[in-house]
Amino acid sequence: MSIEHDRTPPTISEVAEAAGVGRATVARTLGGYGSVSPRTRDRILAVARELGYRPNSLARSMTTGETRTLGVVLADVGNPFFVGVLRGLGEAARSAGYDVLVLSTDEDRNREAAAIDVLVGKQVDGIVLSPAAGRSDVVPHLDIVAKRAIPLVLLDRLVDTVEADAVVINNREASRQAVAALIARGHRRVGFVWGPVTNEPAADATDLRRIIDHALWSDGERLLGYLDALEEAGIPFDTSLVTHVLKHEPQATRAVLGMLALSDPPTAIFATETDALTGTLRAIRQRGLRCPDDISLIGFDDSSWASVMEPPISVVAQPVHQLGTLAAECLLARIAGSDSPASTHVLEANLIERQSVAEPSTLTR
Amino acid sequence: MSIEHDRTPPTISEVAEAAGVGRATVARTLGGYGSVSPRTRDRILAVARELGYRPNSLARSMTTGETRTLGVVLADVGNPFFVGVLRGLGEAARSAGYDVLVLSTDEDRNREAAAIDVLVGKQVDGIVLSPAAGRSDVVPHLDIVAKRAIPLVLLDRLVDTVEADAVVINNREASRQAVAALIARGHRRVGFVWGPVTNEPAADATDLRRIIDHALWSDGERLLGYLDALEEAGIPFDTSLVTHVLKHEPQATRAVLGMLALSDPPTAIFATETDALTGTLRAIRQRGLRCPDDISLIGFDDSSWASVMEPPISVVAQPVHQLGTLAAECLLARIAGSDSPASTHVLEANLIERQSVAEPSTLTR
DNA sequence: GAACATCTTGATACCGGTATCAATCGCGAT
DNA sequence: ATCGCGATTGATACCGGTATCAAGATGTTC
Repeated sequence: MSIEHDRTPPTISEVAEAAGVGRATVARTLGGYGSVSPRTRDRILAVARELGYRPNSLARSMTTGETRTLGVVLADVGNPFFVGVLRGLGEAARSAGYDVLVLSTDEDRNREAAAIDVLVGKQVDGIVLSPAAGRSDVVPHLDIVAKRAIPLVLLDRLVDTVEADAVVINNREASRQAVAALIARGHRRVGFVWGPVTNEPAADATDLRRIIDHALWSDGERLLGYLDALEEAGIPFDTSLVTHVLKHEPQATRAVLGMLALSDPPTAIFATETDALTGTLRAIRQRGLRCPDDISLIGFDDSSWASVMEPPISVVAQPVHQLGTLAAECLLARIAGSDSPASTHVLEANLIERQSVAEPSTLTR
Repeated sequence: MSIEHDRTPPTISEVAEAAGVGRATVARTLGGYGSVSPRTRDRILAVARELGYRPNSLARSMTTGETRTLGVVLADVGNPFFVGVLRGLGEAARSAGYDVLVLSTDEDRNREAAAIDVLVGKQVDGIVLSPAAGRSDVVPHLDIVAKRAIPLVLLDRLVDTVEADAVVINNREASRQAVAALIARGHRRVGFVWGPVTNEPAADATDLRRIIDHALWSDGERLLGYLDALEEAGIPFDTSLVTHVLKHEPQATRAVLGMLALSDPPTAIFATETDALTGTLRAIRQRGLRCPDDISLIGFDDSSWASVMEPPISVVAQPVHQLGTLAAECLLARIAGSDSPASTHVLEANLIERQSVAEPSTLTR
């Protein structure tokens, strides 16, 4: 007996006919609503199984108006941070009976707009978005989301012009703590890898404000936290210790190499992202420096490899899983009809101190 | 003017009415098919824009029967390998005008079955699957896919009982090469971290066959490659040098710790997955061993951090991106109607030699 | 000016479900 | 036997698009 290739899958009507009952009865049985006598129910079930009936969720969504699907637009699926968030989000969604439709923008606005378009077209019940937009940017492609009152949760990044629930990390405080930890060990020249991206670095501290306004919220906050720590310690801000280039690993290496070539180089570096950390490590290695003897280091986002490095690297660990579940719960609550005013949930990150931080060596000063 | 919350989005009918034309004319204009006079076309476009019309892809798919969506079922979204594949796959799909719907099973058969169910229900045009099944297992939840003749491409893992296109790595050869490289340096005791998972390790080499049959194809192949290399060199197989436990990092550490405690411990280790590598590194570190002086190491899957480790770690690099694009192309060809017999595409992996391999130290022998 | 080809248009069936509602059935009470 | 009531059932409209096809408008040719 060869496999039966049946290009036209059985529908409710066919099941109904085969079972000798009306369509509505089959729908009630298979859909599990209304009431059906046990006898016919069993017969229908048997016929349905035999025919290999599967519900067509498109058709169902068509009439019910709900797809039981959450749209998730991530800035970068390649980033372990977002992958971690996605896991948490997926778990929470699944246990609530929702599917998740994930799209990645790679930080590209056009792709973000396209992604929103797809999700709206597919009639998702709600959207989680980590926007590729500066904190004070306007995001026109979200107008349609607002207009249709599609529940929306901002993830990891705030945008002033968008009124929606949000789930973020207290980046400023996390950053401040990390830098303060470095300063507490005696460092006064702390490099900061990944400031807000810009073509022309800030001339001075006040000029930073302008840059921060147009940068990703998270980047801006981390830089502000850095400034907070400097200010607390009375250390003047030095533009040349902050990178403002494109965020790819090689650029981090280049930037750190530049810092290390300064006449008054940093004795410690705070790398605020995974790529920044590996890029920084590469630069340190290229210069033949030893961590933490020659230079101290703190990274962002914990990972298995960071803890098995030699030395194990101190990092700011974000509660990625919780961020994801919280975003899902938040969105599901909206979908369920909650109409409380938009609120922002702030989670705290956690500095994990390992062995990549030491006192600055007197030699390199 | 406050934002208009319009819970009932404009439909083609509404646009038609507002523009004073028939529905079909609007459909033709917006759908970009058939012919419409320029004048009415412009009017309709203007009205549609003003009303904020967006096509409902569900409704469209309903009649056309195609969703322009590819379903992807991954064994583990947390694994960088699959993330890399996904990127390639997504790019290829997008450039062909397809969306991608990703689900992760975390190697759980039930979740895999559920995932397939979701994709079939959502009427995806084709499915890419990295099955959580042993090479000789039967996978009943794929019956429906076969029956409906939904194009299917197996990713990274073959299953004997499933007749479908497949895109995989030549794991056996990649593994053989890596182990041979170790042997060429003089190692005769090579630890293998992540053999096929089983409760009771193989008693002898022939018993392995049974285990391999029920394990993931890729795991089995890698083990076979290991055996190939041993045989080439005339080195007898030693069960105690192969781990067969659950694949979580802590288990790798435990297993390697066990190997190192052997009276005749390995002088080199081949870690066939990212988690296996970090777990192994942790064990090495715990024992206070130095790599490559005390023990040599080769990992699987390249990553930025592996190359900035001290020492930089040699790895077998898989062409992840290409694997993804190839899977997509393969699937899209089927969707386009290709009816050539199912074929398996085999890609070669590439051993990247860095500095984690050296001659075995005479001390540890 | 008539005949004919072509372009444009709208009415309508359909996709596969769900929801509503009225009709029918079964059964106990009067 | 009649009635009432809840349980069961089926007919049908509907969701928002697409596809088909016939009708009407326009234009071309002789």
